[in-house]
Amino acid sequence: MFKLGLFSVAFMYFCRLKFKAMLHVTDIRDHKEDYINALTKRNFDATEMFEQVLSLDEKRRSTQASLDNTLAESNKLSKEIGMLFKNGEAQKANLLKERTGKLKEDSKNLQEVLNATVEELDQLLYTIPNIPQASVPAGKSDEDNEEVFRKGDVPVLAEGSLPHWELAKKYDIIDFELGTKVTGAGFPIYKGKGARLQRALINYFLDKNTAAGYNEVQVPHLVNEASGFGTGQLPDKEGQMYHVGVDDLYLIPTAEVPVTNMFRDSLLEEKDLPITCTGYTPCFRREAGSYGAHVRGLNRLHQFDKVEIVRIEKAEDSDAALDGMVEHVKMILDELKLPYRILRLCGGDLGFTSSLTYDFEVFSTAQDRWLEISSVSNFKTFQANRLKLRYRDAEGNKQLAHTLNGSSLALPRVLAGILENYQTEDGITIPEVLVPYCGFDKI
RNA sequence: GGAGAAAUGGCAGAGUGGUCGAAUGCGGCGGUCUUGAAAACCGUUGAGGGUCACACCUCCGGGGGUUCGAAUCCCUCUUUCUCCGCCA
Repeated sequence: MFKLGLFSVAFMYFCRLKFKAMLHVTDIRDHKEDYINALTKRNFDATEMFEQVLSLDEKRRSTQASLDNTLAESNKLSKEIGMLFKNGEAQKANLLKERTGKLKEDSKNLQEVLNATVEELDQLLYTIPNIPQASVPAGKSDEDNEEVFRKGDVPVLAEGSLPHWELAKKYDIIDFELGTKVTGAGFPIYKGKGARLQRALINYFLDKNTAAGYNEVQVPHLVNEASGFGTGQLPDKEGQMYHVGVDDLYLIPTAEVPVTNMFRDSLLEEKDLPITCTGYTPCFRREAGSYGAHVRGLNRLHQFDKVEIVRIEKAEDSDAALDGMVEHVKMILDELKLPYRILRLCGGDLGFTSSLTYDFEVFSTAQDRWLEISSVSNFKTFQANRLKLRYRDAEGNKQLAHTLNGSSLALPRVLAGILENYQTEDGITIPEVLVPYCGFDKI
């Protein structure tokens, strides 16, 4: 009951803001067959939905036309009435007034039909995910992701090597129990050199990003409802975000939300593009329903730190921009000398709003598994459409910008990777590039 | 938290019931003049929907109401500013 109410309130808000749903109707009309084919890679059959979208759009346009005509007539009459009163012909004017009554009723009815149609159309569009790009492999789950790059061999650690949560305890650098006492599970407390290493990583990442031309920003850690909708966290993933009820604000699950929403509802000039930002924020995720060994230690937390990169690009530049972001993250991981691989996500594993995503995974030697540390995506116009983020191109035409983002990087698993892969019998070695940031070279 | 004022086009700023999508200035764009530039002068310049293109419709912070007709009147919400209080 409560949940339903919240959802519908949220949905109404969504409609009121006139955010257009994600895919563009004209694009669906123009590329119907291609889109249907591409979506099969997600195991998503859009055939019927598209038919419905197009017929609803048809209905929307014809209703709008009737409404416009009714309003036009009513506007005309009002002007005539105005003139008549001015000329002192009150009687004639009153005669005309009678005719406006019916028009008023008509337009009210048409407006209702129109609203209902638009709402239905938006709601439908909202359930259709982004179109995967040509290079996205078909597939059902993460097992079908395509490994496109691997750095180095998977290291073999010496006998008696420990997983990071035991190292954390041994050297007293992360206290999970204490965090549980203060807040709850999934809110670790970093101590001493652990805290210092964490801060070093943040600074190191930000420095790398700004050196690559990204503009550093510090953004709010709470956002309003409109922002949640803008980047697509609301309403469907509402359960993933912490909600501060009294003030109706949400704790951000990623810096992407505040950073991208800075550009909501804006019309940029072509010369302003690309816009590139980087920002450090803590991230808050409820992640209900997780359990078992996979959530041990730093593997999955309710609060973690992340440095994000965001780009807003011209349509024709976004593919190259995504490649550039991948190269950038690679460079950082190379410097950290961590074993990692890059996956091109298959249709089944691709996020709802993404058209192409590369995941970076670092190898957790002690756990003998790969941990996701970065996800770099091109959303094409999918987010921009609902953000109303456009730019004026060289010909003066307004078009939707392309948005991209990626982590560079997510802290906890990088930290886990460092602890596990850099452990030695007499302590944990600090990666060389981090030593100046830490002020020590061993834990 | 208390009291007051305000919200109009990229910006500044008029407009208090009827050809107002909105004067004027600045800025932007195009042109004349100039070797070039500046100045001056002329023209042009909001967004969304709709159309082959027009027509036409919508938008003056958001929502609702009064009226034949609302930027203009009423209700409500939000935001900003000023003063007071509190505060890292």
